[in-house]
Amino acid sequence: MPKETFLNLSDEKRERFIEEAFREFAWYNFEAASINRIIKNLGIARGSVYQYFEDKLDLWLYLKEYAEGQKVRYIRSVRRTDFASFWDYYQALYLKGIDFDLEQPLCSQFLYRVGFKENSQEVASYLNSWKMKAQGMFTHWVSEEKAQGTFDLSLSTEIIVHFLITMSLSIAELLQNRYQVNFDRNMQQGTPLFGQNKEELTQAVTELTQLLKKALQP
Amino acid sequence: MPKETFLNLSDEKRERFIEEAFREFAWYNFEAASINRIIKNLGIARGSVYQYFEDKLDLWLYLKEYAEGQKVRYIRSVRRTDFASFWDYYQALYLKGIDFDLEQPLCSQFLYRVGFKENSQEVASYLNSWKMKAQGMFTHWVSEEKAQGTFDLSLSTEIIVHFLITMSLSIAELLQNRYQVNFDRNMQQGTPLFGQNKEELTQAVTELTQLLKKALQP
DNA sequence: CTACAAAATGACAACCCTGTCATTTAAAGT
DNA sequence: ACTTTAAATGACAGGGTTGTCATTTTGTAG
Repeated sequence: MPKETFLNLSDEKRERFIEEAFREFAWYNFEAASINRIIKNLGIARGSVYQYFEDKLDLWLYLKEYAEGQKVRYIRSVRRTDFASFWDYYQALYLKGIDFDLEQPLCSQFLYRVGFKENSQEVASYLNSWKMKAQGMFTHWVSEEKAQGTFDLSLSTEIIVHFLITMSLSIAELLQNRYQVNFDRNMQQGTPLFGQNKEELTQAVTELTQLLKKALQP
Repeated sequence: MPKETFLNLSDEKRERFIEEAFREFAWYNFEAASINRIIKNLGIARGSVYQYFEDKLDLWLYLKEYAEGQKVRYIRSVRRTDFASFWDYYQALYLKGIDFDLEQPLCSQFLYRVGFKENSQEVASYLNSWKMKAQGMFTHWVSEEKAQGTFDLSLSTEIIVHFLITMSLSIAELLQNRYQVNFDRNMQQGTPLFGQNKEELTQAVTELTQLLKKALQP
């Protein structure tokens, strides 16, 4: 939790701080991320950071919660009841994810790192419970859809969940390989992680959804 | 490339060094891995390492090539011509991968990290060309199999390749989540990454192969 | 037993990092 | 204008890292 000092900051200062912190923690994992680089980019003193947050972990946890909140806002706006089939819904969720990346690239980049690349000892326990939670949500979701006849009942819920999660995460890799999206460049420049060619992205998402459908439906 | 001094070492010494280096680089990514820890575990002097290798990167590259060579030896022993269908072949490849992990856990763990979690700037270029090479091999492979009628021709080669690679890599995650395989514990203890319950692993591989087949075949 | 070559050593420089804290500066309330 | 509270500062301690190199130890060959 941030200290009061941080919350008392002017919006401008606070947002600038968050942005620069995201830039650092999106580009380096927890261990490698450097408070020194953040303060150099911000042009503030080292001590300030420790007047805002307890320590590096406290800052990271704040950023994680902040980013999660932002993402949830996007995802929440897609409602299952608005779609006739699960697959349409799933596709819409994906596309919202791309919107999120376009509009909040640094947040998106940070979450990508946390979900994919992070493996520092110091944050391992938080990461683990995060993943467990996601797993639980997916499991609940799949169970409900199974009752609706969305999935082949001969497939175990576990493997469907694994499949869905894996594929969700892998879209990033697909875009890198197929459309030569340069994540690293986009990250350094702070441009959207997935680049700007939304039509192509939509096409990729459609193709992937079709594949999932073919694999998982009865 | 290791220096002559390293190659002149007695087999026993050299192998002990490799083992301890694998343990370190399997547990930490390039940046976080510490030469200090390696020498402490080996009980040798810091200077020795630099009489064996140019620097940390040189050591990492050696380990990577060594590990790759070991894995290739396993994979090579599975021959396409020995299987009637691609899917049987693919499954056999998977199972060989599990053997590799059982028999050479540290190697396997190191490769898992390199393929999955590594993202240090210093090794980025090597990682990239590694992935490009793998991509190329898979593409060639899929093209040939397409001619044999293995895959649904309406699916692009790129997406099939993406699918196969992603699923290959994801088996590790599946085992962690489904069978409570504790990679971290196995890594620390140097026991096989996937644990010892081969029957269950075989079952998981079968399930996954079936799913791939359903998704990709005509 | 000696002489030479190869290998091992560990103190060291140079550079990172994080978190602390007494002090200074700025802001706000009276 | 004066006092009190809040925020910013940067030198510092204590720890980590890599790579160097002159020196010592070990091994080998004559």
